[in-house]
Amino acid sequence: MAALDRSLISRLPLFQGLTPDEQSEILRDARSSRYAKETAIFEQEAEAHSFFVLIAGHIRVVRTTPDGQQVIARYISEGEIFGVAAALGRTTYPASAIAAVDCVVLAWPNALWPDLAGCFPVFGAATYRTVGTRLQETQTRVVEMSTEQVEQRVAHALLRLANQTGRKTDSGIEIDFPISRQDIAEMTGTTLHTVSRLLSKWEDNGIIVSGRQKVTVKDAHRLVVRAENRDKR
Amino acid sequence: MAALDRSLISRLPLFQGLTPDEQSEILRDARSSRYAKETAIFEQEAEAHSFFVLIAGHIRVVRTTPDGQQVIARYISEGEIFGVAAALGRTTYPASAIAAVDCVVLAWPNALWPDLAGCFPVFGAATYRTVGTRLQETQTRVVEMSTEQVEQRVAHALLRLANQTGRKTDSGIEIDFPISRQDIAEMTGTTLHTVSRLLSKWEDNGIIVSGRQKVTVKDAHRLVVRAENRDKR
DNA sequence: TCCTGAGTTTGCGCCAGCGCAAATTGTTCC
DNA sequence: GGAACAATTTGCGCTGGCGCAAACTCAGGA
Repeated sequence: MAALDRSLISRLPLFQGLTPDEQSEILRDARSSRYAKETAIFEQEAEAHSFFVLIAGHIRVVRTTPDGQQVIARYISEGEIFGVAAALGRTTYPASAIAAVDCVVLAWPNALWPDLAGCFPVFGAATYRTVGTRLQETQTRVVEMSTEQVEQRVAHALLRLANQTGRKTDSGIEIDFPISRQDIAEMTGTTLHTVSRLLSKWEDNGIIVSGRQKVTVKDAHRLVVRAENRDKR
Repeated sequence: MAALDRSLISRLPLFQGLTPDEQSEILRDARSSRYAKETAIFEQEAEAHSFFVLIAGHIRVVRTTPDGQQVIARYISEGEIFGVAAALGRTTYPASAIAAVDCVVLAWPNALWPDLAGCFPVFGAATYRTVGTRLQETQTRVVEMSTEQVEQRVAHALLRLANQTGRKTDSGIEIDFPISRQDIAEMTGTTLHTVSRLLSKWEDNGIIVSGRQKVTVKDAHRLVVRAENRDKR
């Protein structure tokens, strides 16, 4: 197996604060893999063996209920760490990770976590900062689900996607991976029918353009109005 | 200021795995405070200066939306660590912590976190395990809010409270701090009216007994049936 | 090119649960 | 003991959004 190149990670925020040598040392223990679109990097409830960093692509983190309903916990973008069960003392993954498009992923065996976090405290701290952010985001989502109407929640979800993974095009900000009405419904606790109706309405109003597994936000400003349920003249 | 006695923490899971000497050493940096019922230990958005362990009482962690609506993120029970913004690299508290009854709390300045976690890895690991559990619980709540009806969510919330903070009495499991219909509504994303109706119905069915700021679960088994929305003969 | 299947749109009817309002009950503090 | 307040209960009407069903549209493969 050829050694992995440091350039893979040197630009990622997670590894900032490490010297080039340290970056190379961390990489020595990593294994690189490709995952085809719609395949699983790991499955909910499975024994956690590794933690991961996404090098290229987009990943959907999904929780499935006992009766088979799915809820999308979050999307992972390039450069993010995920599957960090080890760092939090869990032995199984609480959700599944599915490649939303073809992906390249680095993996480290969980057994190395104590060493890595011990030898490179900056790396450990960055990871825990990420965990903190996610906890807070998840709580924000609970608050939204508790206090907002469906239209507001869907608007918020689109704005978040546009900010985190949006790609600027001449006609607006396009979400740069395939996302269906069903996916958006599973992010916001509603049905694909309701999402479809909302998107149709917004398209009529010129706020978005959308197609099959594709959404482009044309007027983020007016989408914010929907998200905050303000006066919609 | 008198030194704090090691017996305060020696029985807590969080400090298991530390020698008596280490426990005393950690305690040397702690400050003990009392908080009267309904007073704040810290406020949402405030600069995070300390992290805490609850020695006695019950604490409500609350998030308030810009327009003043409140959502209860969780309850903290005796022995739990909370306000761990420092460990997650945040500089402000993402929610307020309110004493649900008179409380005794230990506080450590945030500045000590790196030292403590470094010198006592067992303690750091236990904390991150707690964070992991909370992240998972919060995600479970998102799933519940997305997929369950109000009756199921309220039943789940009561069962969780009964398990975590229930006190066995001759008539059932009593939640051992004052909790209003409004509180339960803020935990489950509904209104106090709906909660009141549900509790009335369950009381008619002999599943619970409830009074002003008080709920006693008499038949947890039948409450599980409500939580899972199974056949309610 | 046509076929097939997945993704999407839209109409229609219904109902869980909210909002409002008023009555009632229990607690606390003079 | 009683006044004042906080918490709870309950009735009533309405509606946001779901469930079902059917039609439609697009992309990719044979």
